[in-house]
Amino acid sequence: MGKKVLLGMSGGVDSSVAAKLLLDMGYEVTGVTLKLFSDDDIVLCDRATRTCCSLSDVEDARSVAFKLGIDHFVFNFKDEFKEKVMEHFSKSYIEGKTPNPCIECNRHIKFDKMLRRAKELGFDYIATGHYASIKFDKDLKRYLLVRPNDRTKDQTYVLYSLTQEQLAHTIFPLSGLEKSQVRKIAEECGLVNSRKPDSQDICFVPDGDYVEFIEKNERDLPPEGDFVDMSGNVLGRHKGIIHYTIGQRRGLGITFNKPVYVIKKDTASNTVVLGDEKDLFSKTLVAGDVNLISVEKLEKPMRVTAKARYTQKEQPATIEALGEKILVTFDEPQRALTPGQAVVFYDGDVVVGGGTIE
RNA sequence: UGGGAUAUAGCCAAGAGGUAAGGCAACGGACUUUGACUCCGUCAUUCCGAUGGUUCGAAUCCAUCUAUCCCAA
Repeated sequence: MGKKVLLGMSGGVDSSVAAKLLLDMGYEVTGVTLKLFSDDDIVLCDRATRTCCSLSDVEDARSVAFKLGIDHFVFNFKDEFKEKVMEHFSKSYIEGKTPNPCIECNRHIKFDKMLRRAKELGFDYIATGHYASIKFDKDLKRYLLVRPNDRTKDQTYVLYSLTQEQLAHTIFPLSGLEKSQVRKIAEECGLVNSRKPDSQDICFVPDGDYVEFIEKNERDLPPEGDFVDMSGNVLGRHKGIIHYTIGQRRGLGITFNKPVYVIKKDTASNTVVLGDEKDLFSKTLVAGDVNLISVEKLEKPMRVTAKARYTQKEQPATIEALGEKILVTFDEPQRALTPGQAVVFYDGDVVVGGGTIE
């Protein structure tokens, strides 16, 4: 009898195919769909079909589980999700940062809460439909998080927070597949969601209007304030600091003869600093919330490539310990390094670790 | 109530007799399991402040008016 795996099933095509692959590998598979919020917690709209956790998504997951002959559970993680992801999201914006909720969800919900529950229920592993790979290095005696075959779908960036314990009990069945192959397998198995669009946007903000979400869920929102230039001259009024993120160009509601970008958000003076694109570049950053994977700790400065945002190409950099934090120095100045976003370090295809930009 | 200058889309702006460039903004789309960035597309045919005139033809020439700015008072 195979090892028991609890597979997180979002209702999308990736995790559905993951179920099929796990069965083929000989695991005893049970699917679980996480209930992360109620419909009235979020702003419903037509585009809700492009998220991952709506009612119809649960039905899709259940349908796939039935088709493949596996058990299917639903775990209610609403409270934890609200606290660790939704509230963290709103508070970060209010503090002038730009959070990445997917990373917090992985850190606290999928690979923490869900894994704990799986262990309690006697499962050996959890699995998800992420595009990433886990390898055990006998020499280092460490589990490594490695980029998947399909580089275009690489999701290691949002998984940098995984610990050795978590990696030891996690399987990513899609690690060797291209997205097109995944869809093909789904098609061949006759899964209902084989042509379902890839999800996008924040799952709890299906219409993409994250400002409306924050305004609906938080009191004491930062008020309007001044747009200022690099020298402090007032240029106009902004709608409140949560409306902007560093590097932003559109939607400022202010006009010049040239494009202007958000350079900085200053919560103390409640101002938003605008400037030229060249003003956005800088070479260094400090990362907190550090998690290291391929090494126990940073004894000395290390050469890596680093990504400071999800879709960015890795850039050469040097990292060094700074107490509990890490100082990152890029070889070349980087555009719009943004507090709240994650920076992830790579050694080739291996994730060294990562942290939150401060 | 002397002199000078300017009036082109939401903003900036090209145009100097032949039938309205471009940039910014805005809007739409693509990309993206975060926010941005980026890319593509649309955006003056009650017409170039208003009214007349010259001309085959004017945003471009002329006249008058209106508004704004500057220098003198």
